[in-house]
Amino acid sequence: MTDSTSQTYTRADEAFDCLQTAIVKGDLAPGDKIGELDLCSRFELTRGPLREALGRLESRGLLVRRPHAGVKVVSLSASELVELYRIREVMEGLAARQAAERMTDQEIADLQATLDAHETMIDEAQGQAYYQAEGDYDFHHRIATGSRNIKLAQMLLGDLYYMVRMYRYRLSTSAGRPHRALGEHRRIVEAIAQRDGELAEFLMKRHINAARKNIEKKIQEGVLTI
Amino acid sequence: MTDSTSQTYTRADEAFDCLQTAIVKGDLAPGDKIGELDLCSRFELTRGPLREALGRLESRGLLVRRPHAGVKVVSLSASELVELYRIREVMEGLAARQAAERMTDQEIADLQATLDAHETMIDEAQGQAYYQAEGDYDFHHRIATGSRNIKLAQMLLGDLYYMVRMYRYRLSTSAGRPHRALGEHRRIVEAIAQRDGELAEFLMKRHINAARKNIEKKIQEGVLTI
DNA sequence: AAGCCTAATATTGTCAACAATCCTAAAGTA
DNA sequence: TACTTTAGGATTGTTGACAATATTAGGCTT
Repeated sequence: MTDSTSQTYTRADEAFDCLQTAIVKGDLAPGDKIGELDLCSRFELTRGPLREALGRLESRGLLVRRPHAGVKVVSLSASELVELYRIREVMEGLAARQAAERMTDQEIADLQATLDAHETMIDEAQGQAYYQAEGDYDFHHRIATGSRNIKLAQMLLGDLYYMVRMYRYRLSTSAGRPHRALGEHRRIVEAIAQRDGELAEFLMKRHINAARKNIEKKIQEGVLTI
Repeated sequence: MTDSTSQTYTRADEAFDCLQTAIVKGDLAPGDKIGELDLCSRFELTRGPLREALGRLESRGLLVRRPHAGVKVVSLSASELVELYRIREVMEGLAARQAAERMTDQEIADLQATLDAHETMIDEAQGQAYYQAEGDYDFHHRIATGSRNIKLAQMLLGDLYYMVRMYRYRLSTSAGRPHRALGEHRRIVEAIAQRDGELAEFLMKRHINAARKNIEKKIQEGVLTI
C-alpha cells in the first residue's frame, strides 16, 4: 500500500510496513504501550526512520502519541468499532456503485473467479477464520480499487480496512456466516456484472449492515470483550 | 486538529500545522515542488521534525513524495476533485443523520446561531468568497463533530476538508449560490432540530450534490482550469 | 497510613554531520 | 542537429550524539 510506483524502498517505508503488519496481525495488540528503542531493536531500525513511520501511522489513526510520554496502539471501544462499520457502509456502497460503472469486463471476470476460490477455501479450511477473513478482504479490496476513485480507495485501503482487520481475529467465527457472506458477495458481483450501480450500492450497504449487526449481537452477548 | 489533548507542542506539530495551513491558504500551490531546506529556512525548522511532518502530510494525501526526488504538493485533476465530492456526499450524509440523532439541543441552537451569523456575513461581505467559504466550512465542521462518530469526524476534518479547501479560492464565486447554499443549510438544521435523521441525510446529500454539479458546470465551461 | 513533593532515571524530542541517490548539464557521437 | 552518456552537484535518506520532558520511586509531611 505504500505507493507501488516508488522504485526505491526507504527504511521509513520498511518501518511503516513492519509496524502496520505487526499491528494488524496482533503482534502489537490494541492498547500496548511501545517504546521507540524496543521497536528499533525488534525491527532492526534506527530511530529516525522509525519516528517518521510512527508519524504516518498516527496520522492514519492506528497509533496514538502523547509528547514525551510514548506511543500506544489505538484501542477501539465497542461503540467505536461499530461506528467504523457505519462508515464502511456508506463508503463501500459508493465504491460498489462506481465499480459497477467503471470496472473492466476482465476485472469483473477476475472478481468472479476469486469468489469461486473463496468458496473452495471456505469448504476446505472449514471454520479457519483467518482464510475466510483474507478472502473477504480480497473481495472488498478489489471493489475499492475498481471504483477508480483514487481518494476513496486510499481511504478504504489505507485507513478503514487496517483498523477493521486489527479486530478480525477476535470476531471471526460465526457459524454459517461465511457461506451467507459469500452468497451476498455473489449477488453484489452479479449486480456489478449487469452494470447496475444502484443495486450494487444497495446490496453492498446491506451486506455491511449485516456484518455490523452480527458484531453488535456478539457484543451484547458478551462474546466480544473490548 | 493535531490532538488537542497534547499539552506540549512539539516542533513536528508546529511543522505540520505550518505546512498544512500553507497548503490550504495557497502559499504552497498544488504541483509545487518544494525542497526540504527551503521549508526549513522558511519556517525556521530543522530537518528532523520537518521530515516527520512531511510523512504525516503524505499519509493524509496532501503531499506526494518520491524517494530521493523530493516532495510536491498534491495536484488534483478535475475529475479527482469531482470524485472528492462524491465521497463527501455519502460521508457527510451519514454525519448529518448521526448528528440528528446525537447532537445536544445546545449544539443545535449554536448551529442555528452560526447560520444567522453567516447570513449577515454574506450580506455584508457581498461576493467576498473567502468569508463565504469559511462560513460553509464552519457549518460542515459542526455537523461532522456533532455526529459523535470519532473516525468519521477525523476523516472529514483531517483529510477531505483540507483537500477541498485547497481549491476553494478558485471556485468560490458563483453568483447567487451563497444564498441558495444558506437556504439548504437552514433546511438541514431544521431536519436535525426535528431529530429526523433520514431527512437530514437526504438533504445533506442533495446539498453536496448541488455543489458538485456547480463545479462540474464550471469545468465544462472552462472557467475552472485544473 | 495516605497523600504530596522531590529527585533520579528512562524515554522522547532535537540536532548536525555523513552516506546514498537522483537530477542536470556538459561533452561526445551518430 | 539531436540523442546518448557521463560526471558533477545538489538534495534526500540515515545515523548517532545531545537536550528536554514525563514517569516513577522514594522520602517526607500531615
